[in-house]
Amino acid sequence: MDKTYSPGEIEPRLYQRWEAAGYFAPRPTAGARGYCIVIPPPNVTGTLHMGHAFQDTIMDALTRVHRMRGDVTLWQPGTDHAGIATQMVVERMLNAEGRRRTDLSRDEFVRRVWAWKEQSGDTIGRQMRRLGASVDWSRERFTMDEGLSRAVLEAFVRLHEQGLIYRGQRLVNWDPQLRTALSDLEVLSSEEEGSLWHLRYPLLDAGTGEAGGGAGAAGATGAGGADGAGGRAYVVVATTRPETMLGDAAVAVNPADQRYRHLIGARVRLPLAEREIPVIADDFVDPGFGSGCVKITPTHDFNDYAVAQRHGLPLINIFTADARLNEAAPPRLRGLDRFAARTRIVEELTSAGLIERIEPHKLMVPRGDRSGAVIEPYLTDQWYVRVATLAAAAIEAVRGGRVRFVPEHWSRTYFQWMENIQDWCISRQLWWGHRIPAWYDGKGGVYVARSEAEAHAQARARHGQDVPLTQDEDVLDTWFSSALWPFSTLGWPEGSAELTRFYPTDVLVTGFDIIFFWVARMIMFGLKFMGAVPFREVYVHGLILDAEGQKMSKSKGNVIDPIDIIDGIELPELIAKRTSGLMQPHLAAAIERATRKQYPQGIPAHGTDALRFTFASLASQSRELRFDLNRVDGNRKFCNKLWNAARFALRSLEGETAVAAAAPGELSVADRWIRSRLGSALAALDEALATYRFDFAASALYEFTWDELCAWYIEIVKPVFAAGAAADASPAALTAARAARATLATVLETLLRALHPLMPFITEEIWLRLAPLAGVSGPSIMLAPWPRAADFPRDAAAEAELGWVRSVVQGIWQIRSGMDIDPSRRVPLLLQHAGPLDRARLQRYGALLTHLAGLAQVHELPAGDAAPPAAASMVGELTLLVPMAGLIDPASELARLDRLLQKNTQDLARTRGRLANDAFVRNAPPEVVAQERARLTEFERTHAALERQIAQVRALAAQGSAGPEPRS
RNA sequence: GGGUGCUUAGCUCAGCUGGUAGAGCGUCGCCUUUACACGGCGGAUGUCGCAGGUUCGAGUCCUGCAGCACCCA
Repeated sequence: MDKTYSPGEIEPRLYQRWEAAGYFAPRPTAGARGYCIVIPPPNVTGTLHMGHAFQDTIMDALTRVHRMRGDVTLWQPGTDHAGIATQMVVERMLNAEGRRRTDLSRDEFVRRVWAWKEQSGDTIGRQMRRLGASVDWSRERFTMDEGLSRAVLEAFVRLHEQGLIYRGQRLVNWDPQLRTALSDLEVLSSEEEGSLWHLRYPLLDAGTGEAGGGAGAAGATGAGGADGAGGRAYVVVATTRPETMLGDAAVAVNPADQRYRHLIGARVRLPLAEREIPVIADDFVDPGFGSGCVKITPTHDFNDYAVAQRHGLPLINIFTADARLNEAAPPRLRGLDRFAARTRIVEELTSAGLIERIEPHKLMVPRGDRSGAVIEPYLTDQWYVRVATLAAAAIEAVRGGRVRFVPEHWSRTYFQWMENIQDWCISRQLWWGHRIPAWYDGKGGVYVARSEAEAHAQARARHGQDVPLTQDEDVLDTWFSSALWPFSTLGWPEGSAELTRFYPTDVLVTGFDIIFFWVARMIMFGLKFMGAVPFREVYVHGLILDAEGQKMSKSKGNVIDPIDIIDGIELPELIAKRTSGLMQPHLAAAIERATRKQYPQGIPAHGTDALRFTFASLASQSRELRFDLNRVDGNRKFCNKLWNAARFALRSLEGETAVAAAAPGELSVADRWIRSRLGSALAALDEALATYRFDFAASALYEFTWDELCAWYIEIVKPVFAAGAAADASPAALTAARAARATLATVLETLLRALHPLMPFITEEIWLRLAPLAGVSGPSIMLAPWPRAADFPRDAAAEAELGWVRSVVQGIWQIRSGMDIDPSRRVPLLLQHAGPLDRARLQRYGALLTHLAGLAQVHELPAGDAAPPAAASMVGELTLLVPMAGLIDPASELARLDRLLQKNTQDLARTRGRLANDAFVRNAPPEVVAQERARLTEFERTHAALERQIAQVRALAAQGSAGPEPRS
């Protein structure tokens, strides 16, 4: 093995090998169970971001674990056409060429988008390969490819046949910039500063129909402007959108509002439009808002639309598709954009004296999630999915436990939305997407069919002759095809072996941001079309943020391409990447400055394994996950540690063809100990994986590898190997070395398999060399069996023995470090108060202690002899003494002992207090009380020893630095 | 307005069914010790948001409050 770990060399090479060998495809195995994850298809809008890389790491880890367990495992890959988002990307590219979408024919434009899709899809494929994703590339799908388009067609037609899809004229969320309808979910509302305009609508005299008095003649008194008994002239309505007044159909008051009771049924003259509209009463009106009197604009406000439905008010649309005033407006205002119209209308009303006042007002402004344009409620014909029954079934599936959310609390979010769900508007006025399979005969006939021929047949049946048909121009919401993804990718509607084997899939790995968009809709459609839930579990992970807790976005300039963490990137290139193609180019300078500050040297290469391990250790149940490059750096060091441990192992096993498995009786206590610890790490790992706690999985592996295998076992085994290699090695030494080699080989080989799902590359690279030496064969670690914790049962005796060794060694190191003794300098050790067990252990592990703690001679202080001046450490009853002569500064030893005494005194007080509490002794479980008593004994013993030591060292310090020579 | 989270060491975060507060990073000291200085050894740092309650015992359970974040209206 190379001395240095070079992920950039290892990783691409191994991935190519795996892919070429076909290891990613499910291997049909008799009797094996299936395991399947479908990838949340990334949008073909560009490249994968950190969130994708995180998600892919989790899915790949699960996939690799199950593949190793022997399940027939499929990770189904693919991409999403992402209607609006992708169309916008391509439109922006056209704009950069100085052209517009409408300069092209629909066919030409769609061809452009397909070309872009190929490019983006390739990039995504490259990124996923670099991340090590073990998806079955032979099954890659795209939501608009032929098979999936058939699935969309079939689903639409069936839902329509069952009356679950309908076409209707309703108020929709209209994006005037993109000129398409949107679903509720695609509208994001945020609070913005606006104004509240108080408008005066002149009242008409009941009898004459004439407007009473002159505008303003009544001496307006705010809300009271309407109730001036004698000269009542107008009502005051408060609105945040004065321009929509041209479409007003009524003025409404709350029926319980005493101020306006007498006005109900009166009529007002709508200024500018010069129409008469009624004053109506409706509970919807909040008497506390504005004047308590509101204008009702049925076609441009969702609430007003509902009011209009209740009262049978006329629907007057005043806007064109791009939100300009239409022919319903007075001729002088026609063609004005809605914002220009606002200014103009306010001006005209002001000069007519019809504006009572204008006050600043915060309001919720709805915007399209893609375009950012203010959404206009707009009356159009659209297609809808009737969701009530679908949602009820989907709620029941989660309530009944057929779909389980992890963490569980996300099911509450799911229920809350599902229980208030509205019909889903699925038509979009775009060019890129699945064309709606509906044809019109121009005479009011609509034919929903699987093909144009079928539509013609339907038309013929209706009209008794062929009639010309035109297909609906609109496309379907992207999420319609996404909702079919778990079964359309597996072969629905035709059916397939994969569909039978893998549906329902096992787990959906996704972010909480698309629970409504996607998860809920997959459950609804899965139940509808497959009669079964699409997945048994939904693992909802957190959102990856940058180190400052900011969402990563292009406009913030804080995005990192995961590949740049893997391969590294120079500063100029990073800046170029972050500042090119910005929607707001003026941000470039600030982004460059911030980038230079944060990454003055660019980003060094970390390798895929370090990045993946970082993602895993980040995956707690928190909903926000801050990504910090320092952690990747730390995990890169972990890879390096593993690499070097493997180098040591391989070197030690050199010359062996295969290490014979050691007979259990030949294993040393250390051998037994590391096997026991491995077993417990593997058990923790399995538990963590079963509960999707990848952070626990990562830390279990990290701690075992670093703190146990490397820090202790490898150190312990060094002298064993050396002794076994000596020319005059005894048979016992040879046996011990052989057992240690076997143990090291087995433990490391097993550990590699356990690490493989999180760090696929480095483990494969090492395993291919190590496995033969460990007596394991196979073409790839990918196909090796998942390690079983049960093969490494807990060995309590060995753990107790090694626990003692570790305590003694740590005690000595504490003294050494506290006294700044050079690590290479060997120190003598004197033992005091050793019990029989201590003596036996000293006998057994003397050589080991000498090696690990850097000792010279070890002697026991004869009972009754006074201890020489020394630094001390306590392990149970045993006191370890490092004689001070020439080594130790009494003052710093005194300080060290004082710290220990302080901590001990606290422990002692707490434990004593607890045991003195009669209620505790009476009520606490006996084992807890016993544990507390044992602790007390321990603390008291330590306390006495510490006080003795302190007294001695203090005496020593008092008489100066020259202490008596140690007797040994 | 309704809902869901979060508040623990300088920073980022773990802490399972209540039983002596942990990790990584950072920081300080010592050390090129024969797998690894991408390393080793050791140290320091916490009224676990606040206030009550339950309990022998609360970071952990309950109630209230405050602050932050997100979702839905």
